[in-house]
Amino acid sequence: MNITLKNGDLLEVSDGADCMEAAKTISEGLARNAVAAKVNGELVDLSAPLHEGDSLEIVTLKDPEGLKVYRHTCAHVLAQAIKTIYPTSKLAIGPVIDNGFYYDIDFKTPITLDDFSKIEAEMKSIIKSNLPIERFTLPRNEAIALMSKYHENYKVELIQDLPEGETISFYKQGDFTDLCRGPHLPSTGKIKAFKLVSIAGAYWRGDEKKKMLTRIYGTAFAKKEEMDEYFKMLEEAKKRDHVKLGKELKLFALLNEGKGFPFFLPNGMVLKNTLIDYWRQLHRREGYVEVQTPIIMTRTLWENSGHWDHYKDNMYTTKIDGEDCAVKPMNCPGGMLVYKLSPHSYKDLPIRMGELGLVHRHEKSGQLHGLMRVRCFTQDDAHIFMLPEQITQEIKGVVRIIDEVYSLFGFKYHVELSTRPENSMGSDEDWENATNALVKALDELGLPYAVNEGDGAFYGPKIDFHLEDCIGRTWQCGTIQLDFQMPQRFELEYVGEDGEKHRPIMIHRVVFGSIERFIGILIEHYAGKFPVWLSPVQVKVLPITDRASDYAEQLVAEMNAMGLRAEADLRKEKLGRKILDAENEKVPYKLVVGDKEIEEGTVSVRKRGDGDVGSMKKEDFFALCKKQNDEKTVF
RNA sequence: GCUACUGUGGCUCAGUCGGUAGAGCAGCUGAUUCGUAAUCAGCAGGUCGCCGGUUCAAGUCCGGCCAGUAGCUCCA
Repeated sequence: MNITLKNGDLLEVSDGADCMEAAKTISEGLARNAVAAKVNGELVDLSAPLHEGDSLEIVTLKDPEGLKVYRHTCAHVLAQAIKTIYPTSKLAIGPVIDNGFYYDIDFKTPITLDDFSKIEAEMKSIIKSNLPIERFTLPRNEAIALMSKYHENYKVELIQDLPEGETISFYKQGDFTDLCRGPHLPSTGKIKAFKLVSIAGAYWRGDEKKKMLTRIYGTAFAKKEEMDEYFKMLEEAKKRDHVKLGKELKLFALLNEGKGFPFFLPNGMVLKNTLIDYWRQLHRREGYVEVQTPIIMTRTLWENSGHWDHYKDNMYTTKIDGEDCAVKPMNCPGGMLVYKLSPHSYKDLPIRMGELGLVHRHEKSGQLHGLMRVRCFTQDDAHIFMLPEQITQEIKGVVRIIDEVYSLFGFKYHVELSTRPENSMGSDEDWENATNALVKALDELGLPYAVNEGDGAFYGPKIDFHLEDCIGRTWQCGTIQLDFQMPQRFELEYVGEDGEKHRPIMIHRVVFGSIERFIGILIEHYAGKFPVWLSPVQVKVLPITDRASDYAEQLVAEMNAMGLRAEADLRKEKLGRKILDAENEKVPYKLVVGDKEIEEGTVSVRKRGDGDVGSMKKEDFFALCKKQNDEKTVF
């Protein structure tokens, strides 16, 4: 019979042949490297049968999908090893993730990292036995019976939740059988390099109220060298960890005395203030005004906004003169009050009202993480009040700003649309209108996005912008939230062309998101080597002997007068030491000055990363540095 | 909050079988004025995260708490 290959060629195979035989017909080499196949676009086992006219693609370890199959089989090997060593343990789920796989297991007595070597040894022996992996399917009741027989109650629950009529497939290797959609490798011997990585707790079905299982993370690669490479890369990434660099570069401190409340040190404040200056400049250009609303406001306000009902667990409360108050976890209610202060005409809209608001949220202790997740942070917030017909235009405007800012830093980002959560307020109609408005703006911009069902704010759906940290975790930074609720609750109004009162539409939006988090991402992104405009110290002047101290101080004074950040290292140390220290501080420019430079009015320039780049007239260097500072170029 | 791991001078780390704490860097003092990635010498600095228990004796063993890290849940 004939089947079509991916490249369009026809391949003739015997009747009843499977994918593996087809692979062998193409080439022995391909068959050896094959891990799965795609028949008519569907990923299947190599043992899957072929039919006249099928289109076929052989999947190898070089394909991302092939690597996933490989890792999935490795997860099964892990499960088999666990069941061999701990027969009373119960299996939950074992999927493939970005850099490996995990398996959630309910152990009778919890295991620890020390048990890994034992488990890995058992896995190796399973791999060495090269057990063939066979797929079979069962009708629902027999599938349940089989898993019940093995006392796998989590599997039984999974099967019960599968839709009626779905084929229930199992994979068997040796005497181990697991419920699985597949596909899998033809045999366990194909696995060449794997490692168990870590152990963590994970709730059954991701539900905090359900039992916590033990999750074992592992990874697997086609070759040992690739795996070594991966772990080396992780080690490198750890060197850019923002908590580590924040300490080394004296940017911020995290102290026991303020759990989740970071201390900003002088260098960190330069970074923060520089970002804020840039933000103000940008928003002035974009037609924003700026306000500041109080940090503590009365309970009645928070009841009115809905936060008291929907967000109280995350709020810090206090009493002032006997009256209940709360520290703001969000800026919006304050913004609403500012809007209400005076009557508005349709001619005034849109009003773009920015606020660098310091908010406090009581996050669960286990979730705090450096500057990325704190209990007190500055949001570069803004509320835009507008006419219904301005929605798309305004959302597009915000997306443009976010893109401009992220591009300046060279960030790649991805966009998600988050829809109505369970604990939310407002009518179905409002939610639908709001969600549609966001979708329309995204579609008109042609911006690709993923949908995050049920992840919206309690008052409205949102568009989220996510940035990556150094080990690939993503953090939400920018967000645009459409809100029909606050304007209603606060009875916001404007007078329309018709002389009648109307309700404005409002969006909340942030660009950096949290300035603290954004700084965390920036530190990792640049590995502490900030561009000139962000560097806490931009230029360090290094006099060779103390005969050059006066000249060094004069240079510093001149640069500081130009709005640059310069310092002189007047210590009685040798030049090499001063260079080393300045390099460790990741200062972009070092100016070496001695008798020669004093006489000529020059500076000998060292550029971070490039070493000595020769000498130049001091005025020329000032101009260069000033230009890089003002234009926010990378160097 | 949950699971696992970690917690020794400002920083990075050593500390064996339980016997009463050690190094490098940073700091201070003195000397050195030395042209492109660590000058030399000396001094000082620690209730070993906190509390309790076992023991003749605890940094080391046990329990509780606090903080951090990885993940879960939650979220900017």
